[in-house]
Amino acid sequence: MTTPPGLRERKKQATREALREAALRLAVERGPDQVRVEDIAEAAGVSPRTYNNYFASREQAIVSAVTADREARIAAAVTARPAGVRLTDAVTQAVVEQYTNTGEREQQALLLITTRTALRDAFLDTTADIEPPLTAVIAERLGDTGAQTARVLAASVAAAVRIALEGWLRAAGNAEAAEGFGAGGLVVPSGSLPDQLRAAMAPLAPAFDAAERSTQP
Amino acid sequence: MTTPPGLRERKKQATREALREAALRLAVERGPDQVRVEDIAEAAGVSPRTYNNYFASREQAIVSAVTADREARIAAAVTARPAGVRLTDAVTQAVVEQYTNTGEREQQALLLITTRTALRDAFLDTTADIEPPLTAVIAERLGDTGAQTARVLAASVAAAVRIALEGWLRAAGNAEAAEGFGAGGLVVPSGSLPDQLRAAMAPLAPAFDAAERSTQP
DNA sequence: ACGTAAACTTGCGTGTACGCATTTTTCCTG
DNA sequence: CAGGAAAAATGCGTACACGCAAGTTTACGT
Repeated sequence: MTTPPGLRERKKQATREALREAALRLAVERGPDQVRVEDIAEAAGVSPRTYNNYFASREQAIVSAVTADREARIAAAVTARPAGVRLTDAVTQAVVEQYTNTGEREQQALLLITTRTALRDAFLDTTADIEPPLTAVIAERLGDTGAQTARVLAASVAAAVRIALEGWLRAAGNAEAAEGFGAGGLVVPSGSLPDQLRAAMAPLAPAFDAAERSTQP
Repeated sequence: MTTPPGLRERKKQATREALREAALRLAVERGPDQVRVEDIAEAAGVSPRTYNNYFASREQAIVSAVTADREARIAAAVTARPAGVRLTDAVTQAVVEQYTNTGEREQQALLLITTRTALRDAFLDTTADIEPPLTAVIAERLGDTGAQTARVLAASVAAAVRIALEGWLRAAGNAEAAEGFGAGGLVVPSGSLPDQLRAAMAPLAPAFDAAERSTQP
């Protein structure tokens, strides 16, 4: 199915990885605001023009060092679940798993991201990337008649994940708001990231169940 | 509740409207690619710097001439439905209504938008704008305990609308694909805009019903 | 009515985004 | 193993995005 990637593709990925690496390292070293595209390009050994062939903005390179190939991993995690589990659970578990199994280095980068609005926005934008692969795996479970449904559900998941991350970033950003109110805690979860993700996914469960039911009566 | 808007606010809206108008007119006159921000600003009687205080990109001004205050109209249309109807139906009807009740001028602008990828993207991006007002009206119907659910549902609606518009734009863009296949029509609706919107909203109905049910047993 | 604070506009400077044309590298086929 | 096609990198030029520091207008309290 997949021919071993040629030198062309490997070099491309190497360049992308070098840009990621350079962007994150420089951002950590001197602070996110003291890094220009020109610096990143130079550190990665390419021209600034080439940088923009890989990343559309300065922030994307930094953020992509954290997100890497999260989309593919989420899709793989969904298909890895046994066929018996509810689709809703499979997707939720896969999302939680891939957003929390984070390494040392990624944790540090996340902390950096929370400090700048532009970086937070770029990070939140990456949630949209999970939509295409999710659409594919959901469509596979729903059969060909549910293609449109799969697209809508995948997009809804991406939206739910974004909302969860927003809430989590907000809580992480200003930790003083945690004690601001007294008993309003019922409204907003504001808990850990896995909790936020599960809470955001929950409202979509009935839609998943209905879609799954309509294919296997 | 609302104090009559002062001179300040009225002038602001006038400037915004002038920029919209100028952007659309110039785009129609000379073609979308032959219009620079400087031209739009000049035609509207402001500096280019001021233009960017209102619109973040060149395309936004053109697109906003079509979308205007669609977000507010959709939210109002939802609350205008009698309290008896299902929330899902209220939202769907409101969305369909506001995206199809289009005037002469807007129709022409839409045609223009379909001709350029950058404009189509900017147009699709505007679907995200309906999310905050939709969140508010849905939250009102669900009560205070469903705040998070309201956010997820509103975001899902925005995503569904975006998918519907993508499908419609694709169909409108290359009309030759309509006869490309024979009986594959079961998979992709590819019909009129109202049909696309209703089809995209349908998978979310169970989620809306469940949310509504959990508040009024 | 006046003065002050807040909001808006503007000019300027820097950094980024991207189209186009050219050069370099990789790939494939005879 | 050539040699040409395809893809990528690069240089260059232009236009856009935006922070900052004025200057200008509106709003509001005394």
